[in-house]
Amino acid sequence: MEWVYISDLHKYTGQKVEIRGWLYNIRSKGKIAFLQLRDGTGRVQGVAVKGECNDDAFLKIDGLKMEASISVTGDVRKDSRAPSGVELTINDITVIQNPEEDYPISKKEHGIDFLLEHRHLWLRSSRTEALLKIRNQAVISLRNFFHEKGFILIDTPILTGSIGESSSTLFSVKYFDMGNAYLAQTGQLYLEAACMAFGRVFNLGPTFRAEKSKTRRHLTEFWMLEAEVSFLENEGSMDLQEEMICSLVDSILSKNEAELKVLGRNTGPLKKITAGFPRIEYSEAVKMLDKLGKPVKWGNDLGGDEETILTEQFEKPIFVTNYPKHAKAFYMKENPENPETVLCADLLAPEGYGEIIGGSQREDRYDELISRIREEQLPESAYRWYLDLRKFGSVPHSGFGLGLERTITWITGNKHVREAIPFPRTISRLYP
RNA sequence: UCCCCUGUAGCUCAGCUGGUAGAGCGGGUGGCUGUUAACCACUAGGUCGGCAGUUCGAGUCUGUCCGGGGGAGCCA
Repeated sequence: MEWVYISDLHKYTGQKVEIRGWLYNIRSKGKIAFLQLRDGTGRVQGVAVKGECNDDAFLKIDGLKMEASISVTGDVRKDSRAPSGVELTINDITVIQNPEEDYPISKKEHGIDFLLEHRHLWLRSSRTEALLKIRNQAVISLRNFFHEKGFILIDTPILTGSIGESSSTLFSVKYFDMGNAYLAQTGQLYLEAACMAFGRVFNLGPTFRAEKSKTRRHLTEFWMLEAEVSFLENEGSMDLQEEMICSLVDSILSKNEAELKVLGRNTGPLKKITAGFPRIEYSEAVKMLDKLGKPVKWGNDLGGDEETILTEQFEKPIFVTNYPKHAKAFYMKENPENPETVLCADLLAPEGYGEIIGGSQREDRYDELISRIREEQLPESAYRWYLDLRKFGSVPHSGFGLGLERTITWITGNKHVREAIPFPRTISRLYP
């Protein structure tokens, strides 16, 4: 008997096969029982009819608990009543392990605390499966995008000295007899070093922020895709980001139709994500917000509410550029046309999802950079190597970081970033 | 750190101006040959987050502590 995956079942209609998987629901009508099976590749209904199915097997069905692991043999059959188009007429059932306890996750709704406490089991649900399969595709798509363009993957360290964006809080760990090391909150500075060696580089890895943020947009551990390109100015960086986002959305739309359907995502807005994202200067955005009845004092950063109002004016993601210098990180290059601002761009996703990318042209002049480091009272010695990059063949360069979970949350139309990562880490959760 | 919401059965929740607890799902038993979160009948299951207070009487009001959620700040 050939063991096949559920996703391949349609190739075996009219044949007898074996399926190995888990029982996620049973509906029994006495002399006929419907077994809902999943194996990670898909879901299918097995139909066991008394008399047609092996008698011993039919008797076993009654004792099966939710999420029992079983192997089932039967005939693959086309059936218009089945959501996937095929069903399995069951001949025999082998029980691999039948739970003694009731499965904690029921078919009805659960609260988020309960679900997160059972994340190790929640992974099995169809929603989580869809979300994480989209995440998988997103990572493949992003990596392909950069590889096809000739970017070099540079994995940046996770254990670092005290370096990064000073404003955020760092997680610290004891590092032998060298005092504290910190979990990276960005790989950017290392990518800047790498782009002076390789020209165009990127990374994709975990980053850590010990911010006490409790919102639908924050995790303490999240994955970020960062890219850094030498001889690229801010405008060119936005071109690159735009192309990347369009390619990403395209790939999800074409490869994950089934998953988007499971999630109930209206794909209409996603289909409008094509090149030509509006680029709005910060000062212009402040004027727009004034007209829209949400005045912001020039110089203040834009908050979540402001971002939402701005994005609602457009169907595509928008870049908000050239923020006031003091609202942004020390490494951003001063805008030669207005020294009060820096050459940067945040990409705000539509439909109220807000910031998914933060990017900028980097300060490439030694004197300017060191004075910014001193202004911010950063530990100068930790930045010695970073300053070296401005001493030995400094060139204009730009880069950006894309929040993977935020991007997936937007594309899937989900409400919270914590479902876009297999095991979310939040301010109040380290288990499972 | 601050603001708002919340904690009642295994789960999701209801419980009005205070009068000592209820539903659906899940569990158990029985029924059903096409179910799609199946359905029908019966059934078991609770120190109402902890502590203190007001009151004849507290799930309900007050204080406090603890847990959880959302948001601000900060950021992707």
